[in-house]
Amino acid sequence: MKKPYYITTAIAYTSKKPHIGNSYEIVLTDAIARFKRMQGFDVFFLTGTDEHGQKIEECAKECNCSPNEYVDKIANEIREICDLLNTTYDKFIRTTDDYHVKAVQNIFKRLYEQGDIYKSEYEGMYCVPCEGFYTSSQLIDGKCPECRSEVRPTKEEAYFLKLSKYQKQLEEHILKNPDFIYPESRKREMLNNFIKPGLQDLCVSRTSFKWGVPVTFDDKHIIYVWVDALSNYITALGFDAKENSKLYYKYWPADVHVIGKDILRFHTIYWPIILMALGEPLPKQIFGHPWLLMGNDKMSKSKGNVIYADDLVNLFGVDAVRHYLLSEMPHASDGSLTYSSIIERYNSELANTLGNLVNRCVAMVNKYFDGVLNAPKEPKPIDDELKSLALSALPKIAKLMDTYHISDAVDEIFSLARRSNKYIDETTPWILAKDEHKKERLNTVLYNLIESIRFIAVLLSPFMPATSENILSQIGCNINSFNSLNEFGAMPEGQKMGEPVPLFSRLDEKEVLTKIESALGEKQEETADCLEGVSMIGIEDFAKVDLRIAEIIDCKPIKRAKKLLELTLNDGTSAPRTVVSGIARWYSPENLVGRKIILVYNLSPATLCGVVSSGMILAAACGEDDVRVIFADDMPSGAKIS
RNA sequence: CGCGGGAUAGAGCAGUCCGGUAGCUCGUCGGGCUCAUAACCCGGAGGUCGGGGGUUCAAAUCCCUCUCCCGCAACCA
Repeated sequence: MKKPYYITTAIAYTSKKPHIGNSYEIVLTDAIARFKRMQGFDVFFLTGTDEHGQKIEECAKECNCSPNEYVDKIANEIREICDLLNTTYDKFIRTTDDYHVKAVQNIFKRLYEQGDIYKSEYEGMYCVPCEGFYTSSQLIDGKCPECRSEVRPTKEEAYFLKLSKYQKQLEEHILKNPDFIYPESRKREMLNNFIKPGLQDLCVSRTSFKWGVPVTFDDKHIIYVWVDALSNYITALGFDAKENSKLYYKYWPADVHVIGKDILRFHTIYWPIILMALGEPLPKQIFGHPWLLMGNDKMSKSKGNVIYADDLVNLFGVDAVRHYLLSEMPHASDGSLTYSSIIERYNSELANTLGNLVNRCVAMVNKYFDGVLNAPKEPKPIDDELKSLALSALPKIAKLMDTYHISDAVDEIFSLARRSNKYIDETTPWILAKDEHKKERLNTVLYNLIESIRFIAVLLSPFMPATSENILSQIGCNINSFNSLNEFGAMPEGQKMGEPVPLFSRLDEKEVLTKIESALGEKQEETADCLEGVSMIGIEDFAKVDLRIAEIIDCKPIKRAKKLLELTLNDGTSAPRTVVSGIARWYSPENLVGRKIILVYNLSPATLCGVVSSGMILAAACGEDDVRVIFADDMPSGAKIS
């Protein structure tokens, strides 16, 4: 019987169309899933969409549609992208699916009944500036432990998950299972930043909005999106806290959850604790993969540097995109996407190294042997290096895949292609072809090459499945299992080659870049049109803001804060006022003291890095990385702006 | 001193655990070849392995120290 292997991606949030960085995850997971299948595992590959939450409720409102309509639309887009990228998920779960909703409700109910979730109210324990809730034991002198301001009784009730109860158990599990959090550096982040300082019970219900899974026994409340979302990994298999399906017993615990490094915390703390509370086994591994950046920046709409998978596929084709994502991403640090590097990789690896290799070899077999190869009867020592490299490729790749060194794994395949190109020069088939007595040797050389190409095709199939098939059809062979790579020579004799069709035609960098730029221009026009919809306010709203001139009389950096400066202001009243401002990157204290600025006089106080800030000063964002304070040096302190 | 990662050729990276000729891909320059997609193959140039100190016969690698970058946390009022 095949060994089960359960692998998941994070489910994609349906607030907006996912960009290429988001799509990287499913391609990565798909490559691993396909690889494991070929290794003989019984793989179950899960992906899907996370469709609840306040943000989605708001997005839907903006679009003038119901949350249901909205998530249907986005979930469809996401699924289309997954399909476009040729990913082989076995199930696509949506958190709005009936069975999931029901199962989440049952999970919540069970945890409540057994006391791991409890209902609480925060009377006298809510700190407005910190927006935090505290238990009475956490208060210092009856005041907020963070900012020492008065805490206020709050009537809002909510349900809490007892994280604290499982803290020790979780810490032990992480220490005992060194592979649980991968890569290693992430483990330290989690332990040092969250677990060791102590876990506070997690609020797992909301009443402030409606778009979520209702608590069955208390319908004012909906279940916190992360409890809802994380549960997908088991509900998809048919877990429902009462009677679990066969699928669940077969595949759970998951072998690996592949997720972005940004949500590691939810997967390594909340999720294990939920499972512990349910008495279910924990996933074997959480793999926090790095991010794909646009050049050096995070992709974001506001920066206008968002790239979508479908656009790239239109430009370069599915397998080129898959290849780029899988080979360009470093193992542990963030990757950087640029059009130039895509084109460079496309030309040098796909067109030149691989495409040309297949093309020239198939062409030679057609030319010299009418497309038909016989058994290789005249081996020479010079062949050995090629053969042994081919034979060692899969074991090396398997080892690299186990630790998610995907780009190194892919590179092994291209090494074999490079070695094959070299072999052609070493054996000079075109010279052999001129001598009728060397026909047998020529046949052997070409057989070795085609066999080597078959190795390449089989090895490529988890990463570039369509290309793999294309190559196999060109060499007229359908033997494509990993087992067939145990020996060099599985390629049958006497089979006819297909037509040599270039796998990837070389791209002209300038041409492609011009094409991209013109497409980009169109897009920017579109977004410019949309910007007209900035919401307007009336004069009465503006009048609520009290702006005044104030002089900076003292200024100092705040320890443990990189971005913040603590300003002491003379606002025209006798009492000095403290304001915290995030301008440390652009201004140093000595350049600010004595200058006058515009102060938002009536902003409610907030605590930043332990300092209470009463108001804010005005500054302009002049560019990507350029913030300038608005100075008003010749105005008297206290003057009101209207 | 919050936690962690990093600095190696023009670019992107490996090597660091376990000291012993500094390696790969791309680019660049020169040569070769003609089966092939201006491709392929070979060779050259290009490195004070971030700075300083130490241990050692020997340091990219071990120890100390400084500088700079990047994550996470905190946080941009």
